[in-house]
Amino acid sequence: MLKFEILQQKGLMRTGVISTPHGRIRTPAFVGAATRAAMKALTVKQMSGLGLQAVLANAYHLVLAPGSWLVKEAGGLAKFMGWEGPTFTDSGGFQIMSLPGVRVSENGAEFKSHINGDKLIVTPESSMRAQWEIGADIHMAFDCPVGYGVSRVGFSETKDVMKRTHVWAERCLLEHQKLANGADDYQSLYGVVQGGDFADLRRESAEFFAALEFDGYGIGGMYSVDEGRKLLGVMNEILPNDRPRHWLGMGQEPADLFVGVEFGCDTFDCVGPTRIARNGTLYSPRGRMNIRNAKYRTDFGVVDAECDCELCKNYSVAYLHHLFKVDEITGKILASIHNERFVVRTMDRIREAILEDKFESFRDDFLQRYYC
RNA sequence: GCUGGAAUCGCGUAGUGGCAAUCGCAGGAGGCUGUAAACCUCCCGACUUCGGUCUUCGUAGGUUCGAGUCCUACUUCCAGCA
Repeated sequence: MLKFEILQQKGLMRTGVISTPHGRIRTPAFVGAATRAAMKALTVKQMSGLGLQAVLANAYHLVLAPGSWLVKEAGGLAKFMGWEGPTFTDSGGFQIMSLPGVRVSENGAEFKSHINGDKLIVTPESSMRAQWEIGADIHMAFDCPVGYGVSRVGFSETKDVMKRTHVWAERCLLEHQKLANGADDYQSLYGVVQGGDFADLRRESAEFFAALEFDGYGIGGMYSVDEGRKLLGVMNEILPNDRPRHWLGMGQEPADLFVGVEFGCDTFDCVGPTRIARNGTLYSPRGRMNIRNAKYRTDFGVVDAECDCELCKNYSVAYLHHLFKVDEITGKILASIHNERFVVRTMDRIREAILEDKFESFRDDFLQRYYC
């Protein structure tokens, strides 16, 4: 079971330490997205070298391959992937709900595997069992987000879906406790708050979850920093202050991190930094740069003079540009290292700023320069 | 020298009488937020008030209402024979 210690708090914003059986996470923290038990293009040594404290895998993906039973046989997620540190698993609810043709009933979700078309059914109970086999330190309840990739749905439909998430959350908690009984009780469970973009529903969902004995909370179904500004505070005012909160899937934009922290989120995960890195976009203090642009062909400076990553300490912009133009895999690796380091270092600085009570000025300086 | 064949946007190609003309590569730009993403989208002859306008398929002629496509000559290249 995890422990959460708050070192300093101002309003909703806080800095602290989550202690898990596999290690500690100084918060706020960015968690690496290792969906299939691997961060794309990065080795575990590179991941820890750039300062990542924890990783998040996805139960849906691991059930499909190699099978949660196999991860269990391998000794659990951390051992399987050689990661010495805290681990999370996402339930797969988000992925399953966004598959074409998914049928959701009271019992669970019926859908076809995106890999081989096999007909599959996932229920709250089966997701809990899979996550226990995978054996991460922190599990997510099997939830039912709405509106992924499409416009939001109306109030009543959003409310129905939220209610379903609530029913499933109670079943997840029961199953989790059943699995914990008699087992080595080191695995924690987060409930996942829903409610679309309706403040009333977000409040209702937070109140529902606040009343249940989850070890922490995931904030689900949020798709932009603007929604974060509008809704994070609504939920986090209600959720128990002494438990950690994870903003699911957000952190591609530096603004996400500042908004999330300001409104009380402790951990974040996002595929964005590595994905855009592989696709040629690099973070810099002055905003994003597309390394493939012709203007970088003869730029012998570095991507980010303030960065201490392997890319910025050893290679020029022109060299990285070249690697991308000729499609060398090394370019994607170096870009991934840099972007992850950029996000991790930004979080490090946010933590420091909170401790030194100068978050606002650091935020304003950073965002002003980044988004000029 | 002879006999065939070929010349199309940077490169490689599609097109054998009916709208500047296919596709790939190269090139230019943009996107990506709980990863079906080392992926996707757009542009890529010139000009444009974005509706169009103009000039194009080795060069020069010709046939035709109409030619990248047919005919003639020339130029260059390729293959084979001398």
